[in-house]
Amino acid sequence: MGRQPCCDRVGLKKGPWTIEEDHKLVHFIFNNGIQCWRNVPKLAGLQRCGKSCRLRWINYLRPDLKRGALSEAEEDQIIELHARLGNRWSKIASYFPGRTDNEIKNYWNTRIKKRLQLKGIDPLTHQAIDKEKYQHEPDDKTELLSRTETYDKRNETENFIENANDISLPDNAYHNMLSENINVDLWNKSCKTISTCYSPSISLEAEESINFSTTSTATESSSNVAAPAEEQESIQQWMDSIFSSAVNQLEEDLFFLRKYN
DNA sequence: AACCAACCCAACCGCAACGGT
DNA sequence: CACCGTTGCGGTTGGGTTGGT
Repeated sequence: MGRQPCCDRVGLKKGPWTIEEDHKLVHFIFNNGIQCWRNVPKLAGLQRCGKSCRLRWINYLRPDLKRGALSEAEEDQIIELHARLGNRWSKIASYFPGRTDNEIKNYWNTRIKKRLQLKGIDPLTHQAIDKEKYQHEPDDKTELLSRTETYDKRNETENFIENANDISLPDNAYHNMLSENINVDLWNKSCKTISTCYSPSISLEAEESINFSTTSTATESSSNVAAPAEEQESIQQWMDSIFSSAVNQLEEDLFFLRKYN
């Protein structure tokens, strides 16, 4: 007899998570914590398997996740760790609080690997690639680098200027902004953009819904009842941490724009 | 404007590892 | 020790986005 599937697959949803599903999962975990992933979808009212819930939480919804591009120093550290540990992504990720193994793995496969190859280094062995073989592909490699670099710059710039609305900021952010003579409107717009881009499912729209679930006027569904004070506090802390990482990201973006414009 | 190839990353899958009985 | 359920891990894929022609 073969191995049992991790869950009953009949009628289960697959593919990208919706904001509503994210809400349900987050709300459930805030209320109940994590005991058994297998039971989570049933108790949280989700048409997903436990495995999918776990992955979504770990890779995307966890409050302590860092967002945004990895720094050059982090990239160097990944290369060094990979040389020592190989493809042990979770081990490597453990050196980067707030980063997931999936994120590190994707970053390695899409960027670092190519950059190492460009430098003539085999990403598997971390040894110099056979020169004769390497010389057969310079054009392709140049093309790859240029597209990757373009993509990075484009993303960072676009995040900065698109889809923006007002958002309130901490006092010290305004102070820093004014002392550096940065346009206030642009800053406000960027904060909204970043909170959306770097945490799409926990965007302001999601925030509103979470706040909704913590107010005594919420009556639409049984899951939207008033939350206890501790939960309200933990949700607030969570939103604060998301906002704070968005502001950090904004500062990185501003640095980038000053450097290149 | 339309098409295609390249790129990125969230999500999936299968297997390994772990822990309880 | 064997078995079984659950969780963790790493490889892979699918689909959306972008750039080039």
